[in-house]
Amino acid sequence: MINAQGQLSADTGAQASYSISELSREFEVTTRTIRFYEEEGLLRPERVGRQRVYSPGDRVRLKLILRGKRLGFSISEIGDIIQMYDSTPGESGQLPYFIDRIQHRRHALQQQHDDIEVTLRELNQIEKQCRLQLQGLD
Amino acid sequence: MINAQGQLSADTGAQASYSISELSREFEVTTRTIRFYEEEGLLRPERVGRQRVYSPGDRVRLKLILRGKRLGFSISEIGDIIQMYDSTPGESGQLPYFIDRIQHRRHALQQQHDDIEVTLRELNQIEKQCRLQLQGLD
DNA sequence: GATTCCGTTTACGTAAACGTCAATTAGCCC
DNA sequence: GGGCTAATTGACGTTTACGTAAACGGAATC
Repeated sequence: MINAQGQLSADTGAQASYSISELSREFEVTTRTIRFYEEEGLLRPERVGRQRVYSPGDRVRLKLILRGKRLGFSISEIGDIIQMYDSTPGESGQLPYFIDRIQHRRHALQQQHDDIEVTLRELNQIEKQCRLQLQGLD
Repeated sequence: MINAQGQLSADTGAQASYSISELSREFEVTTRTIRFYEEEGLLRPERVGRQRVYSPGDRVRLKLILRGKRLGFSISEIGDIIQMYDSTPGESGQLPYFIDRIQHRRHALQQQHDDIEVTLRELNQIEKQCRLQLQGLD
C-alpha cells in the first residue's frame, strides 16, 4: 500500500502517517477544524516542509478530542483530559493534585452518566405511549 | 408558609409558584440565563403585572433544560427534547415522525453513554497507575 | 421621601468554535 | 510550462449562550 507521502507501508490497517485530509475524511471534520485544534495546542503534528504530517499517536489524540466533543466538553477541558492521558505520571510531578483532577473529571462523567440514564428511561416511556396510540390502544 | 407573592401556601416542599430569583438560587443560574431561555421559547412563565411567575411545571422544564445542558445539547436541541415531553402525542399529529425523532435522540444518548464508559475505564486505569507510583511500587 | 431590594427592558459586549474567503506554495500530469 | 489538486497562512465573519451595564418601575422600609 502507498500512503499519503507516496511511500510503501505495511497494510496493517494502521498507517505510519496521515495527511490532514485523510484524517478529515476519516473523522468527518473539516481541515479547518483540525488546524484549529492545533492552534489550541491539542495537536502537534510534525512537518515535512510546511505540510502537516500526523502520526498514529496524533490520530488517537484526534479521536480523544472528538470523543470529548461528543461529551460536550470545551476545548480547554479536552486539553485537560488529554494531558491526563499524556503525562506519564511522574513527569507530572504533583501526583496527588493530578489524582484529584482525575476524580473531578470522573465525578462530572458520573453525573452525565446518570443524566443520560434518566433521560433514556423517560424517552422510552414517551415512545411507548406513542406506540400504543399508534395502534389505537389508547 | 408565605411564598414570593406574599400569599399563603401549604408547605409541602412543592410551592405553587416561584419568582425568578428563587429559581435562580435553587438551580444556581443567573436570572439573565432564565430570561434567555424564555427568549428562546423554552419557558413561558405567567405574568403578574410585568413580573414573571413560574409554576411548578415551569420549574420542571427548567430542570429539564439544565439537564440537557449538562449533556452538552444546544438550546434548540433542548427545545426539541422538551417538545417531546410536552406534546401529548396526538397533538403532535405526525406520530411516526415523532417516534423517529425520539430514536435519533436516543441514539445520540447511547453514543454518549458508551463514550462515557470508555472514558471512565481509561481514567480508572490512569488513576491506578498514579496510585501505584505514589506508593513507590512502580 | 429617600433608600433599598427585586424585577424589567434594551442594548451592546464577549468567548468559544469553528466557517469562509483570498492569496500563495508545492507537487504531479500531460 | 500550463493546469490541476492538496495544502498553507492570514484574516475577517458567524453563531451560540450568555455577561454586563444602563435606566426605569414598584413595593417595602427606615
